[in-house]
Amino acid sequence: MRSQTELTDAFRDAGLKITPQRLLMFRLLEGNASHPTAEALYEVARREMPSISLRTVYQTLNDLASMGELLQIDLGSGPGRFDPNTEDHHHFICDDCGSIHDVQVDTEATLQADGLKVRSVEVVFRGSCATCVASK
Amino acid sequence: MRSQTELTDAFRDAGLKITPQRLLMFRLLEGNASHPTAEALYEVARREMPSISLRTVYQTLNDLASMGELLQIDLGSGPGRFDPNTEDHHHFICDDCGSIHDVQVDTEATLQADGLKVRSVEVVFRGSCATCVASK
DNA sequence: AGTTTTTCTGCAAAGGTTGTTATTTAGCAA
DNA sequence: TTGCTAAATAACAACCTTTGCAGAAAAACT
Ligand SMILES: [Mn+2]
Ligand SMILES: [Mn+2]
Ligand SMILES: [Zn+2]
Ligand SMILES: [Zn+2]
Repeated sequence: MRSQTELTDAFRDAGLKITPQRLLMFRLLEGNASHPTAEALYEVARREMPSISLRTVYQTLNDLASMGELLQIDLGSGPGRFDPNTEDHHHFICDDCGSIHDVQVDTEATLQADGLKVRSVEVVFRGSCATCVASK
Repeated sequence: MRSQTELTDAFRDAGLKITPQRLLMFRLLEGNASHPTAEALYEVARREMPSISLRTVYQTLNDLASMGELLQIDLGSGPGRFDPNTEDHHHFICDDCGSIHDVQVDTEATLQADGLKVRSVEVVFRGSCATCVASK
């Protein structure tokens, strides 16, 4: 995800207006490495702007995602997670605490695809994170 | 997934009864490489047993999954898919037609996990399947 | 400032799955 | 075989997450 000022320009270029709600979302997401849910962002946003609606949070997240500023991660169950880190990376999901960690994988996908045209590769590791391994 | 007779034993061992509904599910899943949804299985099942309920289909799928006889695959959106192929394999999802294909990947996951204890690796390829590439 | 256009909120509804419960059934013992 | 009992089924309600919709409100453009 780009900086607030760049996002402001990008939104205006896309014919979208800059509102306090959107600016707040930009701020909450910038550098956010927690892979939050919409609901989690909503709760934090409400502390600063009690009138904001969950609908608006989803709206802004969807706008950002469709502009390629955010990635959406779908774990098998539960709500989707949003990721402002759009660099090429993969995820490690802790089965114990649910935390999501960024991981780099040299994804040289040695797939002898029989006619399959690969457009993207997504790798999901599951297990226990360092914290949870320690507390066992 | 094991054969009907083996599943019958396994269910009985687990204190579960063998019912016509369950036998039908066993039969519909055996060797099924289409990665069907619960709903899809329900529709086929209804043709043979019109009184079967979607709830029972889900129940049996969940039972099989928790016994390790079935895998559940979650695409980003839409209903979950079930896979009686419990061998170590990964998936290729066609973005065009939604079909799911089994693929083998030498998953030597060169992850320099900082304290992360990996329990499973899931790789999802997306793109266009051979059929869809041809019809373009 | 007034007008237009977009966005916001609040709420209803959707899709997919699971919870609940009365009724039926499988498995077993008499 | 028959009856007993625990378990499974069907039907339906409720759930969770996300999206659709209808004014009310706010932003951008004269
Ligand atoms: Mn990430
Ligand atoms: Mn498969
Ligand atoms: Zn953890
Ligand atoms: Zn295809």
